[in-house]
Amino acid sequence: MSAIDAKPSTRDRREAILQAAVRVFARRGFHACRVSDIAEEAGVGYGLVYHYFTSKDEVLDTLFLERWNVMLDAIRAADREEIPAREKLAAIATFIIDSYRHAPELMKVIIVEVTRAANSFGQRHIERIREAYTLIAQIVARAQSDGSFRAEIDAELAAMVFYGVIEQVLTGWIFGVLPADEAEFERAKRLVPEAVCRGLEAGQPEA
Amino acid sequence: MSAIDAKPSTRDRREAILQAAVRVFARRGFHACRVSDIAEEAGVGYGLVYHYFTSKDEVLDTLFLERWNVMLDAIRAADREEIPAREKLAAIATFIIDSYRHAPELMKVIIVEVTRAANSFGQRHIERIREAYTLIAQIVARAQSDGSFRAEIDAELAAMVFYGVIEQVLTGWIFGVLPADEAEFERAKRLVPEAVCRGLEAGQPEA
Amino acid sequence: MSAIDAKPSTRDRREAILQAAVRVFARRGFHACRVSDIAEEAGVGYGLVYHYFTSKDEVLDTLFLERWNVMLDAIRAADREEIPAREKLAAIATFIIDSYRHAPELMKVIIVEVTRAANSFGQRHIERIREAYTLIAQIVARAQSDGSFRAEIDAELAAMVFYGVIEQVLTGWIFGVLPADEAEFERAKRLVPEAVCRGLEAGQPEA
Amino acid sequence: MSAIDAKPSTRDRREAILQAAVRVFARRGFHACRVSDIAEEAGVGYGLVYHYFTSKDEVLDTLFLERWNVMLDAIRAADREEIPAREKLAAIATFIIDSYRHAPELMKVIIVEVTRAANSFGQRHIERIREAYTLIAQIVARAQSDGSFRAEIDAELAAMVFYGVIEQVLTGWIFGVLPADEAEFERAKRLVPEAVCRGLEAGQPEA
DNA sequence: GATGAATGAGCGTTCATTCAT
DNA sequence: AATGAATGAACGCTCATTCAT
Repeated sequence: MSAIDAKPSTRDRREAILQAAVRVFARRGFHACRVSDIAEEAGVGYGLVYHYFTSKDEVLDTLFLERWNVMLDAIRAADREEIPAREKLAAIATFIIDSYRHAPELMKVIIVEVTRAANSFGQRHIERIREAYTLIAQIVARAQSDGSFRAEIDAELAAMVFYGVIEQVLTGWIFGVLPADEAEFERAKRLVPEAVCRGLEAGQPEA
Repeated sequence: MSAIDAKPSTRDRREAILQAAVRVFARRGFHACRVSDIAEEAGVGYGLVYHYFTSKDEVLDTLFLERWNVMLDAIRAADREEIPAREKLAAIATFIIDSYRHAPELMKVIIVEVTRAANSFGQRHIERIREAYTLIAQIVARAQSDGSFRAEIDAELAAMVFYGVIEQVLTGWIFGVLPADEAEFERAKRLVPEAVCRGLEAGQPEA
Repeated sequence: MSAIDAKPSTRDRREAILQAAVRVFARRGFHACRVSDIAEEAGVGYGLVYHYFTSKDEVLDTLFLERWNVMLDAIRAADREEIPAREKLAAIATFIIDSYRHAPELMKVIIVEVTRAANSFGQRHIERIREAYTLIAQIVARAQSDGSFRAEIDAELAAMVFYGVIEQVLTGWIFGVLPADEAEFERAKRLVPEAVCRGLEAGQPEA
Repeated sequence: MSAIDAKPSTRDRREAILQAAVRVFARRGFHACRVSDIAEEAGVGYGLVYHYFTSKDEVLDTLFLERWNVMLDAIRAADREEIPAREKLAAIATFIIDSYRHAPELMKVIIVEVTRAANSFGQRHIERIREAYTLIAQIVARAQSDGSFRAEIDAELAAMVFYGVIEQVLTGWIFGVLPADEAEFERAKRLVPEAVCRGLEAGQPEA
């Protein structure tokens, strides 16, 4: 049996459903699509969705958690590097922006349906989401301790500033409010952390 | 008939429904509450909601548009002042934060149910929302022209940075991720525009 | 507007749904019929069923409880009479058999879908059902105290004997196992309590 | 291969599924349990259930029919004995009560899910169930012919009386309405047929 | 024999909206 | 203006059954 006409394995089918869900959720939104839309996109009967997941909600939960955990790992990895806080934040921004470059639909779903959906899935995953804020705040706090960031802006507030900027820029790309191409992604990777860090770093006299 | 037991006027009833909607939307979210919840909160029969509004959607639309237009006016007013861009942005931040101080439930509804609900009402009001971005971008663009802001960061991107920070901080207050009290509001009014502007202004050498 | 073409009142509609439910439940069984079958039988939209009842279950609950309470009252009334236990039991048997004569479909539903449906509604209403057993047992117990019934057969067991016979006879009529006509009803009213009481009464030597 | 780790034979597997079905049907009811619950209880894959049975229904049918035929045989055997009708009925009562003593779960399933489930399996097996009534009625009819039972109570009705009492008492035990222990079982074996027969036998003057 | 992935019919329920009063 | 009875589209989910391996 060649690779071409190989029957899909169980793992494939589950994955196919997840990928189909990404496309459908991105296209029409979580609430506006039916379970059967996901199944149809995946080319399977809708009962199979319930074979692999307990509910429509769990499909989105799975999508979010898998990706979010990767991001949390990336933040932790950046923090472990022996580099200045500015570079750590730049690495995080780069990771997130690259995530969007490589999987824009998945990132759209995560941001639109979870992270910014504060009354539904955002509420459900609030702890996981806060973990990201906290990790970023820790980077800021340590930079404040060593004097590279000024202490005036609370580390938690600073984390929200940093994360808020990134998410808003991604949202801008997602909805066509900002131009989105490779050059813009590269510019943003450089300028966003740079601008935010200028606001947070010590040394410059306050206007 | 005294003012006390006066029959409510038409205007009163409509307003009562809107205010009730703010409370129930803030409490349970737009999708999770029924038209009858709004009516009950307002103390009227639910059929009356359809006397004043064509649909449940229109109630939220009304809430959003009324408030958003006030904000657009405030941004335009700030822009008309003969003050540096930094002060214009500070005035805008102050306006938005004060709006939250005075009407946290309404601001929660606008942010959570419209501005960040990119797949539903955010989509519907995208033009109106962009107007705010554009007005802010114009302030930045003019500051770039007169040399007070550096040109490297695109004005549209800068507007997203500024707005993204404000919205994220408000979201932090709304969901208890950031401490919310008068002192924090005052600190944010000062620090947020200051930090953002340091990132945008000319003069500091890049680290 | 004449009585003929009068619009049905709210009370009528609710009652119409209940009566329709009796017919549909009796004909096809509770589980085998859909809510829309009830509505169709009642000539209303199925949404209206949910206007008056919280669920399909509640429709059956209502049917059962209304009728069962009437029966409990009848048992209590019989017990209050200053008559021998045998006559009290005869009065109860008469009441139940007459209930079947006058509303066979309702009695079928109550027996088949509740009283004998021990794993579903019977379980749910077990307390109410036991109340009937207990009331009957009290009649027996008092007859045992005054010596008219022999004490050897436990009053609770005796109540089950009495009730079991009645329900089985009704079930026989319901499913055509026993011939069901006016004459049979009258015979049963006389013979069933008579036979049961002979078994319970004192005085006859044991074979 | 020792007896301990012997591969289960086909016959074993089928039997294991039947026994597992008895337990889960008794525990949760036929409708509330899934085919996979039976399989899990039996420790086999649920596909195997369909290897031995054509449907979930057939599992219950099998359970019922196997046991019911044993009971019909017992009734016929009792009838063949050269003993008075009262003793025949006592033998039948003893057989049924002993069946419950030895296999309470199976008897619960047969009574709750078939015999009393008049709208589903009871309907399907009505002929088989009637056979029991008929055999009992024949015993009564013959006793009426020889004068030991009075003719006033129709033999079919008398059969329903007898069977109804037994089933109700078993139901009482099954659902905890009546105390169930060895002593009670013995008392019931003696008292139930005795009480019923006193009601049916000739000789006593009517009160 | 044995497994469990795959299917889809079927149904209860919610709730926005209409409209007669 | 005001009410709430009435409607029905829409959808998530369960689970018996099939069948390829």
